[in-house]
Amino acid sequence: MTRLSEEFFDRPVLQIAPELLGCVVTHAGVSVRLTEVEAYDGANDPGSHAFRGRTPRNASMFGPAGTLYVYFTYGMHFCCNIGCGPEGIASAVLLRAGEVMAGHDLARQRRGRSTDRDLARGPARLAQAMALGRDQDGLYTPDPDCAMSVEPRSQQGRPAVRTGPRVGLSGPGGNGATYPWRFWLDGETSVSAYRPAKPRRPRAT
DNA sequence: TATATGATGCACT
DNA sequence: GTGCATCATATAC
Repeated sequence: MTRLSEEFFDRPVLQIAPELLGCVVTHAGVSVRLTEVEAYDGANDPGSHAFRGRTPRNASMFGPAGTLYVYFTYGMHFCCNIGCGPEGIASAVLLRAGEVMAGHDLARQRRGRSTDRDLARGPARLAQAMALGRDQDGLYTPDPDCAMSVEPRSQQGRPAVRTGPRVGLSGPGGNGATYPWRFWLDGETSVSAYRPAKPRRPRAT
């Protein structure tokens, strides 16, 4: 089985992100073909978890290229990133959505009631379908023994890639959401449909 | 089908 | 204490 190497990930994250589309990630019996990702550019990126420096939570973002960064959010969800750039540089690509290629039964079991199309449609759903959690934080995917693998996409020329603003980042005064650092495969139904960065409705007092 | 809202726990300030 | 790189559900059309 071929895996993407550390060399592949040790490049500018904006270059890597679109190339990850169509690649197949496998973990715990489920394989997913990536259809949507987002780039986070370490120290230069106000939307990155690493923008304010290294903390215990984001430590694995600073690891060598190809290291997994899995974090817990909204009190109930995990999201999965692959670290890019050399050790010490906290760039990463968030796996936002994909199409389940193998292990449908396991994925369905983990996701509960869900259509096949929704199994990995959205970062937290993807993580749940693949059983990614705290234990996978810090895994080094280029290692042949690593439980998680990322395989290159099959040869078929460059797929139609589209770009747009990232999802879910909002805040006062111009933030990271305005960078077109979200990438997806044109025409894929398994791309997350979540609406971009609408300001959260103010709560009535 | 589309939109609105609550749930939920942890990291960070 | 506050705010999340979200999702499932309820309600309205």
